[in-house]
Amino acid sequence: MPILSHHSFPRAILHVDGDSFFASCEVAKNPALRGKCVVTGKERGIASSMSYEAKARGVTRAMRLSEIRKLIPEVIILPSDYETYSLYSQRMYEIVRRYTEDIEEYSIDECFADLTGMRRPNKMSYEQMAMKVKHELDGELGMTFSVGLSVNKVMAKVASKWRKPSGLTIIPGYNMHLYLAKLPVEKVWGIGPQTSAYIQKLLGSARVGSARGRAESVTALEFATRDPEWVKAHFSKPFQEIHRELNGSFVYPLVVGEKHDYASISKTRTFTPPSKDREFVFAQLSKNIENACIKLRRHGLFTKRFAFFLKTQEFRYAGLEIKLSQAISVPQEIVRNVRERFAEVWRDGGLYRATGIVLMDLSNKNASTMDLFGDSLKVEKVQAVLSAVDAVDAKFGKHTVFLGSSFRAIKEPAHQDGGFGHNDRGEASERRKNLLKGENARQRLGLPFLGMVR
DNA sequence: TCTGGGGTCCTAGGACCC
DNA sequence: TCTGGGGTCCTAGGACCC
Repeated sequence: MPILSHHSFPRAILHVDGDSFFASCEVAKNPALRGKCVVTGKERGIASSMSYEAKARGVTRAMRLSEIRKLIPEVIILPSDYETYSLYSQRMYEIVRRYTEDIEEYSIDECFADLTGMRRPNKMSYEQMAMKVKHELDGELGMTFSVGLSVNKVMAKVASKWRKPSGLTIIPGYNMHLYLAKLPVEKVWGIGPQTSAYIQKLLGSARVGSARGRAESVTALEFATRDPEWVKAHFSKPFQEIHRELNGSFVYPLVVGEKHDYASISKTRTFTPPSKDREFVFAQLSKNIENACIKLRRHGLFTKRFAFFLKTQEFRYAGLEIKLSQAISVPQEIVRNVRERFAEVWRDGGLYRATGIVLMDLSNKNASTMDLFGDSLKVEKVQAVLSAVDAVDAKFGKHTVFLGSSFRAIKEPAHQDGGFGHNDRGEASERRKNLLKGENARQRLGLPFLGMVR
């Protein structure tokens, strides 16, 4: 008989989570900051991430920077630097990859790894792998990580969150109940405020008047130990799946490999101060469309349906959806469509704070393949120009060349934000390196792409 | 949580068809 | 004209995540 793995880890799933990741990257980048109260999010006016020193003195996520300055006069507040965070993120993945190829790059500061079957090749136990990963991450990146090891993704998340910062928590199958018994159900990954309130109503009410009192939160174990049929009767599919993972099943596979198959791509930007100026607001939207199309092209995708919206100062949304007969990736086409329908959304006298575009029905099929009437030549020409624009932007920075319709958003930025967002971490390092000098180049030669838009 | 940006998945319900 | 049942496709909106 072959020796079966002892059933404490039918699967061995690791979750790695950077502690206060953005602030920690800033400290790693500039060691003079170590031990100080560091907060990122300057461009937003609220805290995105804060060092544990700042946390200890009462700084919380989304706290206003003005409030933080009152609390800690010597605080160091920095704008987000996603390029740097991205580089640290890549280094994090690479270290974890030393132990398995089965890595899910879940977000800029988190990843999952499936260590199942790697004890022999790595010549060590799962516990040892978890310890070594953590040791190497902490030592080589100059910041701490919280690491969890368990039997599936939901439980690995429970483990990594168990002790922070710099925790290492291992939850074998036979110990799961000990942790879940101490965990409020709303702390479980995937159970948000709505669902936890609902669970509270279903399970918490049963013991109103009990010795434990009504303020007591339902635990993850109380939810986990309910009958699957009961869960099925009360909850939708995602929660039935979570329930199974809380019982030790492996339900959620790791999503390995680079992401190219987006269901949608969106770009939205808030500008301050808010504006009543129709041209300016339209230019903001045009710029978002350009940015969305840059991403679209980078992944070789085309869109057949998109929605644009304006957000008022009262946080109300007005927008509409446009469907095309052909899939496209050219920003001018989208801008033209949006321009035609913009009046339906715009209200004179309204005060707007943001615009946004969402590209949907993405595919890698080009419109020109469908074009029977000679327009394909034009399409090809436009695409050649866009490729050249992408090349120039790669060399000198984003928006070195831009649409005339975006002019006022780019040349009179009401509010300069911190560059590209969370999800652009997959950029080639070449492009990233060029970004810094690109900022200057844009000032020097920023050319509106006037000829391209009527 | 007085509110930034980018995503995913699921469900209910309507339209339409046989 | 009314009634029955079943299927697919699409969309809006909810809920959740980092």
